[in-house]
Amino acid sequence: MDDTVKRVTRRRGRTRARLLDAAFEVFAAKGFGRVSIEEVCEAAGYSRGAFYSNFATLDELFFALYGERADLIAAQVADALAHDGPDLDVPASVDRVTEVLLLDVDWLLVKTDFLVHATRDPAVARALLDHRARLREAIADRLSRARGHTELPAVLGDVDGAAHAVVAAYDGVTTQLLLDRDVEAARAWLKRLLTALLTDGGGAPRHTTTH
Amino acid sequence: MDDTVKRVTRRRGRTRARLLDAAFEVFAAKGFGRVSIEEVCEAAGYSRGAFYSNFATLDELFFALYGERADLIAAQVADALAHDGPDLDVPASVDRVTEVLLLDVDWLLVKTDFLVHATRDPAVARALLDHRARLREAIADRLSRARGHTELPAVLGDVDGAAHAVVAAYDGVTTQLLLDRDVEAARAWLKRLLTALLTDGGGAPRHTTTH
DNA sequence: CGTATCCGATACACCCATGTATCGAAAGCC
DNA sequence: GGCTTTCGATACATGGGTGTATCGGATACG
Repeated sequence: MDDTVKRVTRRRGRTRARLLDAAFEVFAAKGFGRVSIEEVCEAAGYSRGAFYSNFATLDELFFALYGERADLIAAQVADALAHDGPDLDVPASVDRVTEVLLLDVDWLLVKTDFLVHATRDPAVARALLDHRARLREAIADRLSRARGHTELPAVLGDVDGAAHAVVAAYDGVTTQLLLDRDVEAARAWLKRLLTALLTDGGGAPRHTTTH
Repeated sequence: MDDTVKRVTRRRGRTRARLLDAAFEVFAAKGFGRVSIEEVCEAAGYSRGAFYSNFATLDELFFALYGERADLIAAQVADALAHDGPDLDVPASVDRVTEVLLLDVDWLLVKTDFLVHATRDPAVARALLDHRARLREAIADRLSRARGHTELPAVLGDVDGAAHAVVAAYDGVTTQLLLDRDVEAARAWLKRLLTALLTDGGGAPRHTTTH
């Protein structure tokens, strides 16, 4: 049917990938709002002709870039949650998901730029919401396997609500991380928040005043 | 001593304020990264001469704008937390602070732009961290008055840790709010998260599996 | 009310990014 | 290996934002 398929695709694919990689670095370093098409091309070692042959606008490139990396992250998270036993061990799962979610600060920088971008473009917002929905799904899936083993605080509602809370904690910790750039502290905080939210007391004795 | 004080300051103050107000609107609508000096001036009803007479760069205006509004918000929060009785009623405080924190979506938009801006400029980051510290302080102050009345989950550590968690929940809910623009849903979620974090069970019966 | 100072508007020159059109070269297909 | 198609580099035209210098009118002060 479609005889108009492109003949040359190998070189094109390489340059496209290189442009995306270069864009990621430049976006992380300077921020999407302060990056020009030329800068991306220069970082990738190409001329603007290559860019316009692959993308119509910087926004389009950013969109593609985010989609690619977001898929990767989603897969990593799902993988991290799938690779433990059939029964849920909350602290272990929390540890594992924390490692994956707070792995690369550059990604968080780019992701936040994308969030800002999404607040002004409904189509972009939908893509971001989709990504978040996939994340929540993976988490909810994992949590649902815990029913019968662990209790969830009632305020959060059902399993889906708990997944929502997990993502919110992730977002909250990310904000602070972007400002102080302390990945380890962020991981520790995320663990604390998640155990506080999911285990309804953290399994530790309550903190009471001493006077 | 300082005889070089300006003689004319009334008109200047007005135009400066108008420029800041106009910038707030334009930033909220289009995003800091996509706004030019000319646009701000046009929105304010001034020419570029007025701008360069008051600010050296758009960054400088943004910095001043944020500082002004952040002070306002901090005062509102402190006020909201101070105006109830000497004893802490957690749900009531949560309600009140939720109202104040999620009042104006435009402010959240601008604040997020400022966050992105801060991730690339250490001086800006310091200003934002300062604002956050003030917020946490007000919250910790309020929480410390609750000691002896309410217990806090141990995972969060001391009162300061709890304040940290409150801010994280706020940030997390904000992210979702920016995407779906549903203020009421965001308020509900923030309340749920805060009660889950602060009251260690939410005062409601636990959610247990039914099979 | 006169005057000195300040403020903001206008005009100018400059730079930089964008987008397009063209062309040589690389890559795939036979 | 020759031929066709595609890809990306170069050159050009354009627009738009920036920053500065200058000038007229507004404002405060005596």
